[in-house]
Amino acid sequence: MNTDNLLVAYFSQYMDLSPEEIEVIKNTDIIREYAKNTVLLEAGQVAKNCFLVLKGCVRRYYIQDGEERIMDFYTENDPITPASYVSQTPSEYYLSCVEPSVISSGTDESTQEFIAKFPQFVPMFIKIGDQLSVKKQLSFDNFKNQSPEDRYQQLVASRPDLINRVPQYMIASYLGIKPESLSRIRKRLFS
Amino acid sequence: MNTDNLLVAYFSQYMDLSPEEIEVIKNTDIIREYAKNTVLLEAGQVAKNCFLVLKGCVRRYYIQDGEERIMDFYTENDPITPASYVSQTPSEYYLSCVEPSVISSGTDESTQEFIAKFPQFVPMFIKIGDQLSVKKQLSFDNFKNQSPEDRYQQLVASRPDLINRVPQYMIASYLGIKPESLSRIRKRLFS
DNA sequence: CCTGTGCATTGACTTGGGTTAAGAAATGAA
DNA sequence: TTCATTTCTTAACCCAAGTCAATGCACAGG
Repeated sequence: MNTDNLLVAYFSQYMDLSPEEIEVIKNTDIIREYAKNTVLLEAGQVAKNCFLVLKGCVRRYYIQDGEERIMDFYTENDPITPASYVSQTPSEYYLSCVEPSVISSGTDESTQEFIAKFPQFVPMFIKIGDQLSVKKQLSFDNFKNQSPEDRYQQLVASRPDLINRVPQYMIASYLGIKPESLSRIRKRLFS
Repeated sequence: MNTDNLLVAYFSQYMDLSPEEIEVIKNTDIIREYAKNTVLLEAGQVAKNCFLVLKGCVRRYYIQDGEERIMDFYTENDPITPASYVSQTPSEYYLSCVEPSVISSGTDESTQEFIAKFPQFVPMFIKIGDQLSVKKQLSFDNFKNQSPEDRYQQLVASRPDLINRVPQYMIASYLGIKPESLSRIRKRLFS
C-alpha cells in the first residue's frame, strides 16, 4: 500500500496542493503501520508525538481501579493531540490501536519546520483546530444532555462503522456504562 | 472602574507588554458592562462576537423541553468562542450573564487586524488555544469518569467561588442532575 | 474434533437519580 | 416590616444502571 497518498489526501480536504507541496508532504512526516493493540502512548510517559490516523482505529482510555475507561475513538483522518504532548507532562491516559492501523506521527520540531517553510498551511491548521475544538464541545454537550440510551442511538446513527469494528464492551465504556447495561439497552431497542 | 486595565492584565498573564502594546490593547477591543441576566447570544442567532469575561460570570446553556441545561460557567479571564461564531451558523445554545459582568467583545475583523499589526501576539494566541482545548478535554474526561457525587466534590474543591456566586439549581444543571438530587448529595456529604 | 478464552446475554437484587408534591428558608421589593 | 417570589430541602415512589453470578456463544489453537 502506498501510505504517502493517504496523507496527501488528508491535506487535500482542506486546500489545493501544488505538485511541489505534495512532494513536501510526502517527505515531511513519518508514516508507519502498527499492529492491533500496539500502545502509542502509555500513562506516565511524556508524549513525544502527535498523530494523525490515516487508516484503522485508535482508542484513548484511562485505567481506573484496573478498569479501562474509553474516552474517544479515532478513525480515518482524525488527528490526535495528546494533552501530554501539549503540556509536556506525564500522560494520564493511554492510546492504543483497536485495529491494525496506518498512522502519521508529528513532533514539535517537524511541525515548526513545516510551518516555517510553508506558511501558507497555517490558516489550514488554524481552521482544523477550530473545527476540532467546536466538534469536541458539541459532543461533550450531547453527552451531558442525553441518557445512555439516547447516546447509543445517536452513536449508531452518526458512526455506524464504529458499531461493527469495535467490540461491544468498548462501546459500552465509551458511552459511560457497563457492558451489561448496553446489552439491556439493545434488547429494549431491538425487540 | 477602569475596565481597560483588566484586558491589559489578561494579556500580561501570557507575555510582557511594551507601553506601545498596552496602548494598542486599550484601543482595540470593545469593553462593556452588562447587567445581570443580559443575554449575549440567543439560540437561533448567528454569533457576531467572541468574548472574554473580565469580571463577573456568564453561563452557556441549551433549552430542552423548556428546561435549561447548563454546559459551562465562564468567569474572570475565561475566553468564550461560540461554535456559531466559528461556523457562522445559527447557535444551538444561549449565553447569558449570571452576574453583572464586564466583557470584552471581539470580531473576526478586529482579531485579524490585530494579528496583522502585531504578529508577535500569534504564538500567545496559539498557546491559549492549545491550553483551552486540553483543559476542555480533561473536564470532559472527568465528567465521564465520575459519579454526580464525585463531580460535585471535585467542583467544590476546584472552583469553590462558583458554589457561592451561582444558585444551586444552576450548579445541579451544570453537574447534569436535578436540584433535588444535588440537595440529597449535599445531605449525604455534610451530615 | 474438543477445549479454552474472551465476549455477549440474562436474571435477581441493590443503589442512586428522576419525578411529583409539599413545605421551609432565603431573598428582594414595597 | 411584611409580603411575594425564588430557591432549597424533604419525603414517597419509580425506574434505569450497577453488581454479582450463571449461562450461552463464537472463534482460535491444540
